[in-house]
Amino acid sequence: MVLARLILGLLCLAPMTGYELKKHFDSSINHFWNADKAQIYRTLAQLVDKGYATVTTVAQSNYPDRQEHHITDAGRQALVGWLSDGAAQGTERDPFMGQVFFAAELPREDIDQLLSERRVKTQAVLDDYLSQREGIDMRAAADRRSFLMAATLDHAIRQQAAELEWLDAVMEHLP
Amino acid sequence: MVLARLILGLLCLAPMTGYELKKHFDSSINHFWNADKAQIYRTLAQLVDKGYATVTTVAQSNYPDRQEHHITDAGRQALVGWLSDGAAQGTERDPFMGQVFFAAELPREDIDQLLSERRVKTQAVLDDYLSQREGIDMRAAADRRSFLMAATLDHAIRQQAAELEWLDAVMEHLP
DNA sequence: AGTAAGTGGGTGCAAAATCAACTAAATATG
DNA sequence: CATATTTAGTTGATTTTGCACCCACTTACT
Repeated sequence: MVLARLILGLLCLAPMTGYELKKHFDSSINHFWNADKAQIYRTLAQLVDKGYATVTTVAQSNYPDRQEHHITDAGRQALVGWLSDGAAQGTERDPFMGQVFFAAELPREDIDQLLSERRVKTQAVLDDYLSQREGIDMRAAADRRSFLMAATLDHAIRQQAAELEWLDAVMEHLP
Repeated sequence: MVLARLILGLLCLAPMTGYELKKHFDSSINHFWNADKAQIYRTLAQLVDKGYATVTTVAQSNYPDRQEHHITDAGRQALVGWLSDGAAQGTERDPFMGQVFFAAELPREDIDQLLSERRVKTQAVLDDYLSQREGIDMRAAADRRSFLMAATLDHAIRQQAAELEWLDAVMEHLP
């Protein structure tokens, strides 16, 4: 149900097609959520028949018709309701930590490899986030909306950086 | 399918019942994964009919019979296979970041409340992790297995600590 | 001219995860 | 004495997610 709220949030910024929503998920939302195309279209349909959004078909000259989804007042209310609702702090799930937890079953060199591979990937993710942040840095402090959006990216950056430090510590002290 | 591997990992440490597995998930695994009771029992059944585990019914005097699950060689192989497999770095999902991302829809005081409530919860989670770590600290450096298990807890601690810092920064600079 | 990539929208299916209840006996707590 | 909690496991229904396809048309690349 988080996905439904996130979509409402995006529709709150501007009316959009499922296709555009997917692009937003892949570009600006990817540091804290990801969503499958099919899931997006299905959730959109649900939002419409719950009355949280409406659809308008907009014809285009060259490209396919846009099924433009607009948030309704009920949708806006649902969004605000979710936003102020203390969200149960669901346990973060990290498959990689599962691997580390049981990695003692592996020979030493495989453990080292597991960790250093992860380090490379984490660094790559961090670099990606850092380059994303470059495009917004200046104007971020300006209005509250941009500030908060940028803040979530900063969070992701801090998390990745903390993981790098942790990886280095583990690799150094592993008996 | 991460759950299946995690269960295999635990069965690799000792034969166990579904009930005991659930307790392990709630106590020592909770900082990076959580699992529903029903899901554990169903996954156990799958493991058995894939040949990754076997069941032995052990009668007890006062309590219900134990369905003790033992890992097989095939199971151990499957576990090791997963452990050394570079696991696709699935995007971490964090509903709270979704709330922050769209929090500008809320009045200022509600945003402050959202953040400070989160701060309290994060601090509580951190304290829980810190107290968990106290029980293992000394012997952790000893063998590799304990070290790695403790390391995942350290990771969670670092993540929570980083989040606290981030929350403070956001609360301080929010326009 | 042919092939890829982009725009836009879907369907079908299976696995994974969640919620809620239900059984049943023992032991601990008030 | 009554009520919770612990031990142990199970069932059903529903949701969420992921993967793999499919359509049709347009623009860009080579």
